[in-house]
Amino acid sequence: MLCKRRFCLKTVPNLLEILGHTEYFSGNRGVRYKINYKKSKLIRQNQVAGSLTKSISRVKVVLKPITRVSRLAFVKKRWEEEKKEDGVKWKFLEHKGPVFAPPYEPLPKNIKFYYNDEEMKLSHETEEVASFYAKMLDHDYTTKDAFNKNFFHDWREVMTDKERSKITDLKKCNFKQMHAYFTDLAEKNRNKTKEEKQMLKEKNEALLKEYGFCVIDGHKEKIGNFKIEPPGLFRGRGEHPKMGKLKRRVEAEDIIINCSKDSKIPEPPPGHRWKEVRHDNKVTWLASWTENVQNQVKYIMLNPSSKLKGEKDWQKYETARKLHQKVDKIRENYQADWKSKEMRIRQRAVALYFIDKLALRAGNEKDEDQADTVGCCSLRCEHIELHEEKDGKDYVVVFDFLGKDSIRYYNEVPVEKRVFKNLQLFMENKKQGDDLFDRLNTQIMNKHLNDLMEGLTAKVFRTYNASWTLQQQLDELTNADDTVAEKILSYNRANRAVAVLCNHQRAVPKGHQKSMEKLKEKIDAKRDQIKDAERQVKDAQREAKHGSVKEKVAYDKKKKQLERLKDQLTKLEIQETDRDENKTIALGTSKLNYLDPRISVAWCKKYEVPIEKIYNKTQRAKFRWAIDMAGPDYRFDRIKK
DNA sequence: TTGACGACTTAGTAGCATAATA
DNA sequence: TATTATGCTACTAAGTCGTCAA
Repeated sequence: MLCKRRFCLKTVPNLLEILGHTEYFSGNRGVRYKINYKKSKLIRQNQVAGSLTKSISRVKVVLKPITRVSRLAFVKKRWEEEKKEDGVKWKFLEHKGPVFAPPYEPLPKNIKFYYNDEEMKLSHETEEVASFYAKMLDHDYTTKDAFNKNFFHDWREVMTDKERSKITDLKKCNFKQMHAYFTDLAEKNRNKTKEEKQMLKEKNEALLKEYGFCVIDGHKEKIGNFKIEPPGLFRGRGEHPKMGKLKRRVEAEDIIINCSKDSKIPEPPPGHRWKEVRHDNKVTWLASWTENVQNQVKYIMLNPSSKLKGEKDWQKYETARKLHQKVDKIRENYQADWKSKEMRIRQRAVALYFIDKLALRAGNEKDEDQADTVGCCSLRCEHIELHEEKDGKDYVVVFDFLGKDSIRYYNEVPVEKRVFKNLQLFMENKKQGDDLFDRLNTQIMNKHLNDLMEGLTAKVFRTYNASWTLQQQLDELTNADDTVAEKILSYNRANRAVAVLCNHQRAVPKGHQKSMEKLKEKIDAKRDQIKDAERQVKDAQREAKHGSVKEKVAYDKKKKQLERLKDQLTKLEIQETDRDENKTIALGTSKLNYLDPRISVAWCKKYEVPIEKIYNKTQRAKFRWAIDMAGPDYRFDRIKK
């Protein structure tokens, strides 16, 4: 049905957003609207939003809610229509370049650095690097030898000759005043007045407005990280041999700008020039530089809400769904390979079994100058233990290794006898430090996987198993008669099952125990209230039996109050369970990277749970495509022919 | 075949903003 | 209204995987 209404700016808050780059927007209650502009001269001239703000309230629009079917068709059609030739990512790209880190502000004169108990005035750059260390004095990093050694080495490199000859021992450096100064500064920043905070906010918003967006093929899109990383000390995770090294300041001269030839080229800061301006439309980045600690290229890229990223995300889940069609065959295949005559094939088959069953990462080889972490293909003999029998289970493999970000993976897994025997074979005549799969690496694995299915790589299994688990867990845990709060608990539990599978951990939040105790107190108090209310209901019932209308009304009131209290108690109990189960598990990573969002969208629609309860604003922006595409019947494990 | 490199995704956390509570 | 708890965002490190050259 066509609903014709005249909208002013107030009723269409994000109308601004649509001008110049899209004709679709979301209205109330998550409904997507298609907009037909009625003789809008402004739009036909295709002017940019900024210059039109004053006239917007006069724009007449006809809004037509898009049905689910046409929404799906629309998203797909739009992506089809704008398909580019192979490898081409855009035809037009314009942006304003990155924002550089603010310059270093020297310390006030009264803040002193002492060496060997003697006051010492440091040169500008030496002081700046010292300040990086001083700020971290409270941090665990500064207790680590590697951190201190690397910092001191790099710090000495920026010193003047005079400073270098004098400062020869980090232990004799006293950064305490500097540290106190920065702590104090942070405190002052926190206690800024409302007005000061507002001013700062406006300043940031202005910066975002100017540098935070780009125009790509006629659409205005948000940039993910438009600020250049400021200088500081490298914070590698785990036992990273380079921790504490100086991450130097990045200047325009380090930056490569990528944009269209026919776009307005961004201006470098005054007195500077870009390292290079290139026009490579086969990549998606807007700017890049090489950082000095690990010599890696860093990029300025689009926000996950952008069309380009969204499309890629969609493709990722489509590949995972394709795997679902083939996975039975692939499993049969690798199980047969456990018996192969060739060692390399047996190793490949056992490794693939782990990747599939345990959602292990591929495990590329790493350099010596990185933290010692492993994935499946790079497992070493010391990372597994074999037990013919453990805790009443046969053929148990105990995995214990550090994975990505030096997060420990510990798992006791009963496996098939043949897998177990193969592992014994692989470990024969090997010692600690030797590769478990010495005839295998990720290239070999991925080459094999690509032969089995186009586009198949090791990481597709993680996506596939994560999404499949979510779908299966939601089927199992959701009860249509539950309250919204109970349904959300089920959703979180399904999400948690995935996070456990993928080993997504987090540090126990600060004050977790305290907050749990408080919650328990609240629950006890609520129980007392309920007991009290129950007594009151009983009394009221007795009085109502022989009393007048007034007593009956009072009885009803008491009953309702009791119901309300019981509801509140259930909610608190749910919160308690949820929070405790979540103590060391991070749900965000799987939600953002592994779970086909259409499963969640469909679940919300099917069980009438508002999407806002599952995805926050940023997540909704990232998964816009899925919210548009999926109806209540969408299934990850079913592809319509 | 191997290693280096480039491009992109996946990852946990610090610190800020906002909501809840006292 | 001040304080505390919680949620969100920005940040940037650390993976994966494809390509290219030696």
